[in-house]
Amino acid sequence: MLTERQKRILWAICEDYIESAEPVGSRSVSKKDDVGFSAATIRNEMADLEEMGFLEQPHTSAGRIPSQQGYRFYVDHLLTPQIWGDEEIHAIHNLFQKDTTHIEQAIEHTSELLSQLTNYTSVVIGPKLQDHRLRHLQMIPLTEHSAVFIIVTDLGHVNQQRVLLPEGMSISVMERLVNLLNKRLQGISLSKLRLVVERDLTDELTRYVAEYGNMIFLLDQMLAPQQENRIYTSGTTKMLDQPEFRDLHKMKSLLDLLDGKNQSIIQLLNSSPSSGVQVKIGNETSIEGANHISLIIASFTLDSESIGAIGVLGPTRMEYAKVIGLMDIISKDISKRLTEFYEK
Amino acid sequence: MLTERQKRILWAICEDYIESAEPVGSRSVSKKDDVGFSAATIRNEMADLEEMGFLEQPHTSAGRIPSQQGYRFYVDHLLTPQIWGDEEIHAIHNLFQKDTTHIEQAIEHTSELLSQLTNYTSVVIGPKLQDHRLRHLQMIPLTEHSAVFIIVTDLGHVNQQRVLLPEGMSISVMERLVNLLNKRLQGISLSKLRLVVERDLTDELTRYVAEYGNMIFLLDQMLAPQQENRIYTSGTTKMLDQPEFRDLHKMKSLLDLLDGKNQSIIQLLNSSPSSGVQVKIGNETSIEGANHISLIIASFTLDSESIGAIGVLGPTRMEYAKVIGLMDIISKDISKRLTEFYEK
DNA sequence: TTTTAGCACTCAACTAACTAGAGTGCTAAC
DNA sequence: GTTAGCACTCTAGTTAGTTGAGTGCTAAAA
Repeated sequence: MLTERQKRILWAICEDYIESAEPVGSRSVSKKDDVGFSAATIRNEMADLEEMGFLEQPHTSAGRIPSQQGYRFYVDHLLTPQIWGDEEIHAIHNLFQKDTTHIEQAIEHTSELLSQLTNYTSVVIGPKLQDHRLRHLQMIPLTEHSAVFIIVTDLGHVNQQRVLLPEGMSISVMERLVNLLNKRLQGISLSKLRLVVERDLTDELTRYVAEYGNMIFLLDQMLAPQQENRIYTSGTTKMLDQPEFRDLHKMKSLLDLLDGKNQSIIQLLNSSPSSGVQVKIGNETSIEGANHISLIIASFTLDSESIGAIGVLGPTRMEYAKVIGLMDIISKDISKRLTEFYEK
Repeated sequence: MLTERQKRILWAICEDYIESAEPVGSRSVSKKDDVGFSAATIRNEMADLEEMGFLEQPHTSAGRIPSQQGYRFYVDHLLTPQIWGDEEIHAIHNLFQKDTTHIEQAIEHTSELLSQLTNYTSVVIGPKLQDHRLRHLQMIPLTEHSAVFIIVTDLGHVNQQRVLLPEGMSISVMERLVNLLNKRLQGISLSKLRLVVERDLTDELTRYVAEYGNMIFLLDQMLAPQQENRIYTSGTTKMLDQPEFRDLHKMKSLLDLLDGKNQSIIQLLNSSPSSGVQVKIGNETSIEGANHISLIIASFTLDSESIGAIGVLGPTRMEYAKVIGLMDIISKDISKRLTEFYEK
């Protein structure tokens, strides 16, 4: 266990390094108001802290920087989340404006605001379509051979699907099919639609529609796996301002990470606990080669069920106190607004 | 006008520089098979070409590199577009697979393929929703106070709009309203919907709906300006491989350009002529600070009307011959497939 | 026993001087 | 008109030297 003095020193080093990005020497620690000891004393303590794994030395004659373990301790026990002012809270309240008609829009704004206020890269993942429940099905013929098939969910999301019509199936038969599905599939989550049809409705359907093959052909198209939930990124270039990403190679792997194809960030966001702010430091993110990256995540909820997450990506040397404070406010506020939005 | 020999020299310098990214000296030009003159002769010609503005010298004792004007001449008169092999053409044909249900999907794949085959960053802009024509309107109540309003267009695109229902307006009235709009607005382009309602339907509508204020409130929400057409970017990180973007500052402004908020690329894509491949070099892009960037664009069409564009972004020193050849094939192929797709 | 002052030592980062080499422009010969 | 030869220019890379921030250790002070 660390002594009070060691904690204070570790805290001072973290704060200093986070601000300056330069290894912190014993002298500058001892000059801090809160730490009333000489540089020599600090040096001894620093040597101990290094031995315990909380600090690192880039090279012999440099100052110390916090190790991953050091940041962990700082985040868990030493920092006090920043309290944000009225102005920022006001901006957050405005995310859901009166005329917000798509949640996607609000989510995108959230991402932008998050990046703007923190000066880091933000990542936001929206409600998972698969978990929505079916509200309404509709088929709208387009040409002789194609139609648009629309799925409206309980949360007001609309999913479109273009389908090819099987040869020789009359419009009226298809309409009957859709009507039946509409009656029987109400309230089923989208991910289970296909399953329920297969399990419970096959008999009934074959009674309506003679050509079984054609019907399956149509159903498969209509209820095809919906697109994955989109990820919103903002402020990608902010990373370039961080001295640790001056290196082109690191920069490139970071950009690749954000390029969308990579699923690891999405997985991390999806795995965030439904309440509170979670901090993943360095390889805790379990992203390969992400030793210099930290990710701070928080969920937002609807009826206390987690339906999405916001995240801020920065160097391990990021301003945890500031970001954690902000994420706490934002995630709670979004949850509140979402509930209002859907209750209206 | 340039002599044949000068053209051959300019050509050689362009090809060499595009491949090596190093200023080209007189010796390496004279060693090329096609150019049978000594280094000294080449030097004289190079001095002339520089005076005419086709070449530049980074510093006194370096070789020459093509100027913007030089590239322009190279693109317009010297290069021969690369003929692509069966393998690539096959990949292009596969962009529209049998199970393609969203055009967006095909567009995204196009963008990815373009970037993969060229090793540059690709930008693709899809059909402008505003130009689609109305096919079908539908209103689906969600809660007591809100509904989802769906617009289906002639190209099978579905647009959703969440609307707040005005207090005290009965569902049946609203249904009548929607029915009327459905009859009267068929075939009108989305951008003109609101206008047409105001101009031609106000009288008729007031006869149906007593509360004029509430109706306007509803209409404004339903026919609100649709979202801008999305831009698809692929291979952003490919730019990092180009030596001219080693510089962090240039890199940052480039990434900001691609970040989506910036409209200049969209404008350029929208302004591309409906047939043929167009090359914008350096400040011809009229993007501020884009002296080292070139953009190659081509439209794709539906019924010989331009409905979108593909673009490849690279350094001015990009492989024009390769990219131009590819874009020509792809844009034509997409147009063909799109027509097939919508005729089905 | 704990803390501090002093001092020798280390090492990255910067600077200046030097070198190598690629390429030029000019001149004179072919 | 073309080419060989040569002096000149300028960048990039290397080496050696200097500076300064910071450390670890020791011995004295509290």
